[in-house]
Amino acid sequence: MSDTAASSPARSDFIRDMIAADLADGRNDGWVITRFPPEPNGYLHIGHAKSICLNFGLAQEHAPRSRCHLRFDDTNPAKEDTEYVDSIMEDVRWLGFDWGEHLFYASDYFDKLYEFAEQLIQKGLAYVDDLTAEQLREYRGTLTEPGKNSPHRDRGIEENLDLFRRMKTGEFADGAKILRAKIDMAHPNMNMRDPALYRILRAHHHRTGDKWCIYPMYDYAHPLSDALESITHSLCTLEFEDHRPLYEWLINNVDGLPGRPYQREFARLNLTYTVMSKRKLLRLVKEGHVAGWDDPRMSTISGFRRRGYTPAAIRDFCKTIGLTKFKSTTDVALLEHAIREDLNKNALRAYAVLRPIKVVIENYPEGRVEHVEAPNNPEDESAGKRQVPLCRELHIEQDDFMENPVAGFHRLVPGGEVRLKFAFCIICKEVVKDAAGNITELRCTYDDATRHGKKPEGRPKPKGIIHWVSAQHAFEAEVRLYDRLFVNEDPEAGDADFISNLNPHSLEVLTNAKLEPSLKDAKPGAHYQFERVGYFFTDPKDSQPGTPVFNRTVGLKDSWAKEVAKTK
RNA sequence: UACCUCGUGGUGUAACGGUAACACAGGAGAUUCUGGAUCUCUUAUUCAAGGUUCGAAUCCUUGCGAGGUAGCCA
Repeated sequence: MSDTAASSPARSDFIRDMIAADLADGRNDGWVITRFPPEPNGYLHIGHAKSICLNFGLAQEHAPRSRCHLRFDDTNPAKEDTEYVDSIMEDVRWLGFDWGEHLFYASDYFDKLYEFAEQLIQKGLAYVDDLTAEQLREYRGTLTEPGKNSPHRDRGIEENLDLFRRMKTGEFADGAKILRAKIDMAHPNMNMRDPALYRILRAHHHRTGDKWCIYPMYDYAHPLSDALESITHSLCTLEFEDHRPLYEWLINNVDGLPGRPYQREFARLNLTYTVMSKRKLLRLVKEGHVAGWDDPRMSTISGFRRRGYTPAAIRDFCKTIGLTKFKSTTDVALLEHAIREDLNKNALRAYAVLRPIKVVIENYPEGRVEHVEAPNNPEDESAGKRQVPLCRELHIEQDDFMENPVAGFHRLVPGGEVRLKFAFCIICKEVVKDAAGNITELRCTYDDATRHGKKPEGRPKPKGIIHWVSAQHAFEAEVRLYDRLFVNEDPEAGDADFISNLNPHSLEVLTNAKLEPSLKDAKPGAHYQFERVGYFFTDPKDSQPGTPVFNRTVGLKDSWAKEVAKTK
């Protein structure tokens, strides 16, 4: 559960191979400079973690002649907000990465970007167009037909310059004119059909305020920002593949750039039972299907954090999934495996009975209290041991008792015996029910000779070992059982709205779980394994001193549940 | 029927002209004071057809399939 990303050996992939080849060719003076360029218009999700681990990971692998910049791609003030800037920085740091001094904003370059635009105009490579958005669409042509030139395409340089300056000074209405690159309206790649470079947009920018009323487009700002920061490898997702010729065009046609970046694309992460687009995540939040961006069911980094995932597990997962150009969907089981691996080694163990049944041990003296010793983590002796109180009345899990047991059930049954973990064995003598026939209590007896794992000669060793809490000492706490947010592997498949695939049981709140007393002091943000149940995280927002709230991170692997499911 | 990209077990990846492998998931067993963990074993793979080659997942050709692209979003 280390909080920093150690530079552990990364698997080779086509990006790393390419960088190795560049280095071997003596490119960039042996430097590797990458960037993570989020737009501050939403919270980061697990797919971004893949990109973060890649870009920052590459910098770590190539130290000391390397670095990774955090650059906010804030060229569309209409959608962006400082709330998102803050959350993004928090998430990147939490994942264990550090951009050091290299925090940038595309808006830092607005002045330079503007000068470059004038330069392109001077070279006859850009022009101001008066076409409306609708006309522009008509002139662009279609995927199979070429576009046609705008009537304004051949304006003189001086006229273009004058118009562009007047766009900047606010002389024209929003949308009245745009600056376009002059490339080729018949180009088979739509991105090369005189793409827009600048639009007029009167919106308050989170950093530049009202200084500008024209804003550069992503396609224009991104390559030039990369070049201005001397980025060597600009890594993005597959949907930008078709933009690469434009990226190259700009890098090749703008003079005075300090760097020569290359763009390369990789496949974005898809996860089963998950949606990953910011737009859809925003909708889940806005429509109240979840409690917020950091709802533990969300695929956001803040959601996973609040669920109890660790940075190490997410980094590990990112390493496992690799990097290719093939569009794939990763089984969420891989992610769950990563968090179980981490938490198994590092989470403290505790006893919690989620759905209690009362057990009375008839031959245990009333009023007597003893303490049994339990290791805090059997995987890590240095975690120490604790004393767990025990008395005549206990709670055990409803699932650990069956009045009419099915074949293969190893736990408590009428007349049968189980071991109370770290204590002794009990035999169920009587099942007490209320008028409605609900079980209210189990009357049992214990055998003192079975303490400390011992079994008396000639008696079969009980196969079942169950957890328990002392009724007198336990306290009640809220426990939130989170499950997958969607019922389908691919919530976006088919014609139906993805909202219709929401899992109605993705959250179950338990209010009378009985927890062992040591949990009363659980610190917000602490990880536990509730033995035989799952991994739980003390909710950092809703826990109060003395009244912790627990979120289920992930259940334990449960081969008995699998067995039961098979027979159904 | 434009352009670009991609096709390896159920899933994610590796193999860089030389025995198709790893992890997860699935199955069987051992072990265990967590039906957890651990350990062993196991099921299952190169889109297709041609070609080059002593030898092809890899190179070539053709076909098939999947995805992306027509914002003044990123």
